[in-house]
Amino acid sequence: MAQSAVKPKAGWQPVRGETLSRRIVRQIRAALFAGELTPGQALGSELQLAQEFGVSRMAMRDALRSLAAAGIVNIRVGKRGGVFIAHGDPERFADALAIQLKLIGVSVEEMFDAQIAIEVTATEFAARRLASADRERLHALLTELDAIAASPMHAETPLRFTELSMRFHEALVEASHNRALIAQFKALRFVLEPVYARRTTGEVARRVVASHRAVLARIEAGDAEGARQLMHQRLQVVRARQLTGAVPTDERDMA
Amino acid sequence: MAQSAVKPKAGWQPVRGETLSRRIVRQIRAALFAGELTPGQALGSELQLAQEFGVSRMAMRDALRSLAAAGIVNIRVGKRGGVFIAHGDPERFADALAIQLKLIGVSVEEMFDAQIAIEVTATEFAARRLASADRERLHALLTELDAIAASPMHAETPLRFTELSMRFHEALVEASHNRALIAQFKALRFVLEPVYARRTTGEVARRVVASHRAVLARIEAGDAEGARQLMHQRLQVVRARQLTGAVPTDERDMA
DNA sequence: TGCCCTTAAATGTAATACAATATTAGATTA
DNA sequence: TAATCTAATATTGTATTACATTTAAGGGCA
Repeated sequence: MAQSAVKPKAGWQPVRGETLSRRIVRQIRAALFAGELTPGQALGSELQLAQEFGVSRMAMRDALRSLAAAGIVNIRVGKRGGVFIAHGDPERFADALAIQLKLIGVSVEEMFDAQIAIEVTATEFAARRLASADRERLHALLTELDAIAASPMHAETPLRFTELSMRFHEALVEASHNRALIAQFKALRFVLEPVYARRTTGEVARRVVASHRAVLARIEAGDAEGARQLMHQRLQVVRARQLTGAVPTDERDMA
Repeated sequence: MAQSAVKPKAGWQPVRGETLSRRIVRQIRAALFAGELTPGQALGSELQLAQEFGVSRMAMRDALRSLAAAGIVNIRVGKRGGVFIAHGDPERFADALAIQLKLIGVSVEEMFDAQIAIEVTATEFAARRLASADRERLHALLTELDAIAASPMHAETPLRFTELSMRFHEALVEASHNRALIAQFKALRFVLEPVYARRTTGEVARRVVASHRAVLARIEAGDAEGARQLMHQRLQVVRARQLTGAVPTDERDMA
């Protein structure tokens, strides 16, 4: 056997039992969580790694496919190619959530409530930590939204408006400067946007813009608690409207 | 070539260009999101699928490794083995988040704030939807925690207490009956538990138990807003103590 | 200097063979 | 008859070899 002639170069343990690829995956995962691997770091080529682990190129490939799918490594082809520890990518995580939500069969209602959890807290943090770049970005999006809401509706207007509105929400969450919240919101957005895209009429659009503006005003005023409560109210109204088509009378037109 | 002699059985498209495995992955992902695949469904064996897609067993394996790592399929060995659409699994998703948080390098402070977002909202929902099974489970955990807090400290007591306390938090989130929140909390717990395990002394333990009891009392009373606010306060105190070792004087001993 | 061509290093794909594993069904035994 | 061992079989796991494809680096030439 070719690989038995080669001594392990790095500190990897030769594997046996279970399946080889799973053991390799576990070792590399463990090394990641132990802080022994940093994003961008090169691990070598398939063949090198296979020799270091003492397995065939096949088994190593299996392991690398799993690690790549989990977003732990990138694999590059060609000269200077090989295996590299990946950089973080919220999109990939959003993907994982979308898959699980689909397989578990989570309801739209549950998604809305999760959105409320993330976004209400993010709003509170945004009010405390708003940077000037955030403020500019949010105002720019608001201006764009205003223009769409004021102009006559075309066929593709609802889609465009929803997409822009979700970007406003996302910008707001980004203004919280909390990457854990940002990652989780991106995951939710991936699943929520198609739902929101349905019910956007001209009147709804104008109401949404007014709502966004009111929330932003309180954030800029540094009124964390007020911004939080307002966002909470607004999202519950939206949730109710999306789920039942109706709006609780005591919460109507709060913003 | 062996595979060109076989006609595609299902509606899969023969692949070409990009990489074969990636195209296969995309087709199966798309089929999942289009609702054409249901959990538990059998897709056939590696060889069958390879023939249906018109590729070698290798390429099919690459694709299946990726799909398995993404949690979309399970692969079983032996007679009656093969490829099956997986059932949802929050743990797998928690894993994905943990990996991304590690790669992105999210700070402990960000993690705490994300925990606050999820758990505060979950507490509110729990107060509205508490089932008797939830109540019993929470009380059982509380009793166990009480016993540990009252007894003298051993070397392994802090670990045990932290683990149990996190299970209380998790049970509380589960009482919200929102699977999106549950999945996200499990992801956070995976990363947070090691952090909490450090600073647990006897005095802290007794304070934590009292805090848990107070929150649970308001949940059982159906006081959603009160429970939410109390949980918010408590978590901010915990956050401050974990991050700085100190506690803001105006929030000390609130519960 | 700037472009193109060659070369080399790496993954992607294929085909084959055998090992390990798990299920099924049949034979054997109490 | 019922339980248990055993052999056959189907499927993934692993290994090996070979070639195709992709990508970057370097050298030659205008």
